[in-house]
Amino acid sequence: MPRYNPATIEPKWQNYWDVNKTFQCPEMPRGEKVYVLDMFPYPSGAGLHVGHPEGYTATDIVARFSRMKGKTVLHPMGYDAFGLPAEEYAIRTNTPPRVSTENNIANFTRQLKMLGFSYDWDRCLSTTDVDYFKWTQWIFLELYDTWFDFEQQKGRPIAELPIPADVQSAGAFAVEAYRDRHRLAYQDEALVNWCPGLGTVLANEEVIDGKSERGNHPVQRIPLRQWMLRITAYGDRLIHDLEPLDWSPSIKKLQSDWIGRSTGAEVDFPVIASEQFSDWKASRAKSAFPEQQPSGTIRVYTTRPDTLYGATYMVIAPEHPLVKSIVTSEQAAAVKAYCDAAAFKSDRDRTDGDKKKTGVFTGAHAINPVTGKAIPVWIADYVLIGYGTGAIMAVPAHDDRDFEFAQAYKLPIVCVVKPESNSEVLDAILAGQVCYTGPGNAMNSGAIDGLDTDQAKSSIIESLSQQGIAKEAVNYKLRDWLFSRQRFWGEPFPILHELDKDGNPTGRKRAVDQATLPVDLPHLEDFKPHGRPEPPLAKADDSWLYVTIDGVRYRRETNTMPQWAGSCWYYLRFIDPKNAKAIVDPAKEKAWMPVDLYIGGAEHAVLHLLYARFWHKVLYDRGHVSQPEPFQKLVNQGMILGEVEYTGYQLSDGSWVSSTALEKSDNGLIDRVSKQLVEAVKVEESEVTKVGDSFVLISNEKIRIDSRAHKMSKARGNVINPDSVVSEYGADSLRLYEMFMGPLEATKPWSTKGVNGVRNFLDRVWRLMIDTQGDGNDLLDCIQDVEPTPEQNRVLHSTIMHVTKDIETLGFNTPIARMMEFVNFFTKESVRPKRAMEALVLLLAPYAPHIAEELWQALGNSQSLTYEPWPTYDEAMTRTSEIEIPLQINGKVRAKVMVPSGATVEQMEAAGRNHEKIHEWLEGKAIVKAIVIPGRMVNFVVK
RNA sequence: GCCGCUGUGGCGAAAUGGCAGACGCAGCAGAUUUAAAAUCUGCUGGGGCGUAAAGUCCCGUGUGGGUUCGAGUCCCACCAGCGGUACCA
Repeated sequence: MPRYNPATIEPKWQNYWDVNKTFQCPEMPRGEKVYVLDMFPYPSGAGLHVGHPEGYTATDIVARFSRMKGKTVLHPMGYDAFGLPAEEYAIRTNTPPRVSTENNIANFTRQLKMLGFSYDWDRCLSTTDVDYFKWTQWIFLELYDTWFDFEQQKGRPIAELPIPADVQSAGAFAVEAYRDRHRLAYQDEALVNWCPGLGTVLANEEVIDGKSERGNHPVQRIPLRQWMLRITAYGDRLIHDLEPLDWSPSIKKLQSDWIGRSTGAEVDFPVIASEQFSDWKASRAKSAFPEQQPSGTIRVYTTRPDTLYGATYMVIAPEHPLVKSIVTSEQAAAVKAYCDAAAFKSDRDRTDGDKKKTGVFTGAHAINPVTGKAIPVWIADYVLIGYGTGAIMAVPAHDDRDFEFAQAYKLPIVCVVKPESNSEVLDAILAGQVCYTGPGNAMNSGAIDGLDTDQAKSSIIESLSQQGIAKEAVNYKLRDWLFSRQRFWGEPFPILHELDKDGNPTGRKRAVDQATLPVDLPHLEDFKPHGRPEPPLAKADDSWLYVTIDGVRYRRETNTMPQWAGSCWYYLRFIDPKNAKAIVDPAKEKAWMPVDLYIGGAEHAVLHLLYARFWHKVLYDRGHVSQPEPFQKLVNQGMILGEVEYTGYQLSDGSWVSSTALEKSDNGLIDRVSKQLVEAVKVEESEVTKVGDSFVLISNEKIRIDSRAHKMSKARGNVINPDSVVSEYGADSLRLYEMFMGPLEATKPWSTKGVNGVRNFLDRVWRLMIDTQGDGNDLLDCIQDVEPTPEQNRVLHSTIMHVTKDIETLGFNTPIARMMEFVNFFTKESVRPKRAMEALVLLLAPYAPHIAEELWQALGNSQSLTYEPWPTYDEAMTRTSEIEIPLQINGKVRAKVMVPSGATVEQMEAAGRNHEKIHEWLEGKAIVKAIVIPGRMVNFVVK
């Protein structure tokens, strides 16, 4: 009677685990610890996606496996619940964000529990918990209280910041301002990505192609006073400390490229008349290179100081502060028109279209400090205000962009680097007709002529540094992190702005006393953005907004933190989630950190991981954590695509067009020949066949059909809902299938038939042991308490061996195949030793815990198998007494022969030479050499 | 353009430089059944020779080269698909 029925088994065991707190993790590890972490989800209204359980199952397998290996396992789960979508949803449905967020969290929790993950739910947290964001605010105050000492390469308390004498003598206000300029959390007037559609500013990372990542709204650049975090100060360490981490090289490279460290020089070009140049040079020679760019000079950043002699013009960004002061009256109108147009363009518009470079002449000239020649200063939007100094020396002969611009505006091109090799276009390069960006030897370059590129760089930096004209410099593509948002649903900043008697800000700030944290969100009737860059918290009651301390009145900071804030440190809080005195108890932190395995989607490869590493380093510098890096091993799971779809293309009259005969047009795909629009039509698998490398219609093999799995999306209608998979096949089948699909890191298409296949396997496991004719979970009579036969032992031990080794290397798909082989084998055995059955159940438990617990119970055990020792194997048992080895001639298999498994090289070679078929093949030939790989094969090299 | 990843049967895939295609899906055949479902058993890369079976040979891991006794695996060049990125001086 009882067939395998996950619908009853699964809730039963989930309840058992809950009631018995089976997965409760002790405060401190006992023996070896393992911290296995998932990237916690954003609890959207749509619920869990099938992509989520992929990583979660992988970590769950590791967690369960580790428990059975006797390790203490920390395996927590929580929610990254602040952020835009919750707020958008709240506005749309007119529910307070906290209410909708809590509903979503409840639904996510239900779904996660339904999948049987072995989380310690007592440690569950949400970034929106007041008790949690209290500590997020606390960490912000640490950032606010820290400056970066570049000499020591370390964040230090602001109180230790040396104050220069001139600042000191300017008074307390100046000292305060000086400190504010050096804090890791500082306010700055910055050009920000203002998104009117969302009513907030966004970080550079949240803007994709000039549109907001969330919602795809257009983004403009406007100047606004904002909170920034000085992540660039940690740029070198963020690159350097990547090296020892157990992350994939590609993720490391991605992070390193994102930080984008480059070295070169800053060089000053004076904007003066040629006659004044020698005076300028003389005055510079007396003093060092000025810290701040002096007025009347354009400071550029270049990675190729060796090409300085080839700088034939300059370009400054349209937003550059010098634009106003250097432009000549004749050019004023043209410059204004150009800059205005650039300001209103989003980045998207600037780079869109034909990408032709545009610019305008300022009328001004600067002096090339090495040639003494006057060169024109242009304005062009291909120079970005946010990188380097916002100004460049243009070396058209050796930079593609400058070359293109110089050609467009007929500016001079002078070759100053001779390529190392004699290429065909050498003459054209020397003549300035072709751009060459590679290394070579300096030419037309005065004192550095003949030096190779590296020597030329250091030589010119050295000489110009002595003359006070240049200095070595480092730059990062990474910008400081824009940290404030004009939205309601985020952590409030624990900062107060001092007001004078008239209620106007004095410019002084005060950190909220740590003892009075958290600063909770005020209740707002209306939390909608209003299309102006003013935060909704400004609409809070005065009782929230204004604070008086020691007789001084303050107004609260009304910006909120971005969604990333909460996810920057949650892995620390899981270690000690209820601690009321500190973010985490230092002894526990030391015992549990670092995270031993961190699994999540590759979309967080740069942002989340970079931000979290940055915060962690600040906490490390300030003595709150014991190690500089939080995530020892990182694995990115691949994307799960929808089911494979076949798509054909039809003209309006219904006739088919081959998918190879199409081209793109503005209105969509068209037939290349007739130029008519085609319509994409879904074709059933049964109507398609494969010919050669491509799929075609069965009815007309000339018509090629596209075969492709697409990203799951509501619009395409190919989203798989975990709830329905669980109700149809069970959670164990879903878990098993997600692992069986292929390697964790690969992108792979969903297949409902595949789910059915693993469900079939679980049915077979069930029938291997359970009498489905009986009333209860009775074992079959063939399950007997007997010693396995040698052959059974071989299967048993080799299954244990392979499953164990593969899980240890995070190969989750192949152990399933091994267990299938085990089941296929024992299904044919008329006597099935109980010991072997028990071992299988334990091996299966990390993958399919519910059925495993049920079978474990049926095998006569009363306790959960969670802490049962992992089965062990004896490698000697996995071997047969005789093995079949291939006999090759010149690398081709010509025969096979049985040899004893321990056969020596000599025995194997003899077995090969004596083989009848080998004799036939050797007729008339001589063996030059015999290659024997013990236990593997024999190869004869013959002539 | 640049960077990264991936190319193996009808499909998902497996393979410390050593018998390519384990395992699963789909398909085919058989057993069971009044019948079907379910289940169990077997076959299943392509092509020759062979009536067939047994057997046997050739080809085959995107393409072209290379290293090696031996290459899906290592090296070079290229092609295709997917993902990321976009004037970072």
